[in-house]
Amino acid sequence: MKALPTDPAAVTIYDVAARAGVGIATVSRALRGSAPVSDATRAKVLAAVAELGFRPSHAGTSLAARTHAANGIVFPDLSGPYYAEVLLGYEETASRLGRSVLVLATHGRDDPESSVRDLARRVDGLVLLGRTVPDHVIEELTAFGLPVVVVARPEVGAADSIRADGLSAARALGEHLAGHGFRRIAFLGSPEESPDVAERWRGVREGLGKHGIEPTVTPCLFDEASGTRVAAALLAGPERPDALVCANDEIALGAIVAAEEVGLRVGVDVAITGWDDVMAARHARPALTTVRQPMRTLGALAAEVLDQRITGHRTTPRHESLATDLVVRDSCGTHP
Amino acid sequence: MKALPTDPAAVTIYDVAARAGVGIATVSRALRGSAPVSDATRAKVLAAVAELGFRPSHAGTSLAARTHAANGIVFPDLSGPYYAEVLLGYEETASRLGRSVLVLATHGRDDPESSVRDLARRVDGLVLLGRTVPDHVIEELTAFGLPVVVVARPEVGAADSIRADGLSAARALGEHLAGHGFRRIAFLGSPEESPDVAERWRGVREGLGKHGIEPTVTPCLFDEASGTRVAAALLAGPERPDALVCANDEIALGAIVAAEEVGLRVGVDVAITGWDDVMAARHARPALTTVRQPMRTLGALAAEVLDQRITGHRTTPRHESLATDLVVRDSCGTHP
DNA sequence: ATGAAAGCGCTAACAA
DNA sequence: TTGTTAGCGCTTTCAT
Repeated sequence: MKALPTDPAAVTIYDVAARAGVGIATVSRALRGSAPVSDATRAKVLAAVAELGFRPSHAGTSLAARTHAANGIVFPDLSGPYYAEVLLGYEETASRLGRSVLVLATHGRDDPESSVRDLARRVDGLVLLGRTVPDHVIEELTAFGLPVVVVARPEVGAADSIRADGLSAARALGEHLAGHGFRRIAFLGSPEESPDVAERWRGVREGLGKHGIEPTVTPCLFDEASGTRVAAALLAGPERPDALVCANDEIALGAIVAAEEVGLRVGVDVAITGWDDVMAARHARPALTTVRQPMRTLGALAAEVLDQRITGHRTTPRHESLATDLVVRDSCGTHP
Repeated sequence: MKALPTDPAAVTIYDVAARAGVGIATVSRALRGSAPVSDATRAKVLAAVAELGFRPSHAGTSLAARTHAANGIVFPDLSGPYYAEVLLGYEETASRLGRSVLVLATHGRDDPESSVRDLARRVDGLVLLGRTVPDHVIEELTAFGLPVVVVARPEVGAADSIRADGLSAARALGEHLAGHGFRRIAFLGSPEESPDVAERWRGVREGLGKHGIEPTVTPCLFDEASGTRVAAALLAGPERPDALVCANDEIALGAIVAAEEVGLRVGVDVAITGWDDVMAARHARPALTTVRQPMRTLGALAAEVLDQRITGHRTTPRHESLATDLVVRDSCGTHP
């Protein structure tokens, strides 16, 4: 069946050229502004484009111009409020810069490396969040000239990097707890599994160290159920901690549940803190003391930094660290 | 500069063919399985592919095969936990089906229609969430043969549709409140602005109607600040409502704040309910009575339904409605 | 300023 | 079973 002439997908640059009575090269020039075109000709071309409802084929453009007009972003996982905010900032800025956004979540995927490599073939640049692929893959990608920005992950190869500075907030949190008289501090999280957590753990330890306190660390996954389980074990143990410093808000919210179950008053009998300031942190009772990260800005900045590389406006690596804020609420209320 | 032979982006099907000592068509056949190839030849080709690190150019494939191997998804907005979950389910299923995912957020965009039309040129199918573009755009898109699935939006044109059935849950909610003795019910939300809200409003009214109760409705935006503001006005008014039925959880959480500010006990002096069951609903105190939607399933189903159309496995429209669950918690606790 | 024509990397007839 | 070749729709020299 022949496509209807009104089907925009069937209108090619040849149709426009014929209609305007010019060559296809002129249509291309008039549309992209890549070379001078007389005003009269341009007007004819634009008229034809409008009449025919012409929109350039993306594949054709991409093949000829060797560009994709698209950015990728790779998440370890898409659940939770954290990543949605990053994506929001990223998409907003990327599309303002004229680039489409392809998303990929590696979580639960059989072969993340291959997926990322495939994605790399259809974008002009890539943003990688956290621990999504091994370093050598990133080095490979950048070595072949693909612009890559890593977010919330240590610098690697020639890739740009953007992170939230958790160290100072973690130190402040440690000092705050020590200043309020908490002494037996337990950190819930797995520093060896994530550089982010490692940084938080280090900062908290340093902050407490100034007051001569040595916290303990207990491995914990990044979810509520794990938080409840680990906290319950800790609170039932021999040396009951008087403060639980959790690697993120989900763990902390789970810990609150555990504390309530054994009849402890959060903020009075035991302090509990989180990290991220998700919506639930504000609405929990007692409200959760936590650390706010500029997630949307993180995403937006990633899009900007990537664009500079893609357009060639910058060739030297850029490494940014954004400030975070300690948000003190009731869950770490004064010690009895 | 000549690209290094090790740069995978520079390896074409010609290089592979030369290396394997076969024609490019044979390489294509061996890789796609589109036609029989002898085992010996296939082995040679695969060896060459591995040695050269060949990966087909997406643009080339796309242009020649007239396919994109990509799906689009258009959100009104990406903030809030709701959309992240839908996207998660969508991405997971789409990529399992071998399709990349392009995201577009129309919120705060100057020209959503044009953005969606552009997106439509680089995907094989599109999922549209809620009120992102006018009906006529969808009709146009489907008329030209582009598979479209609308989610959380009334059926339109030839597009498939997927929704969560809010009506029965809303009725149940209305009956539940009436059964617990609440009489002066205020609905917070704007039915005329969203079909979803209209459905919830209708269901609540029907549920209450069975008990001879006529609720009021007050327009309200979908965010916490608006919820607080509108609820504060309502609670300070002459005929103070004894139950606030909110169009979503954000509004409800904002309303809880307003109630606390004027010294009302939520769940005792005033019932408050939400919609969506976001994480914060569970952790709020009192915990929020709300309605849970299968958001992840919504996204996954959208990907599946879309794929059926794209692959041509189905040509007749499909309209799905997923069940929702009323989740009763303490915020609507028994009336005094 | 403009047109003709040569690719971009791939798929799919068409031959052999 | 395989190779040859003609496009797919566009950008970009190269002439004019």
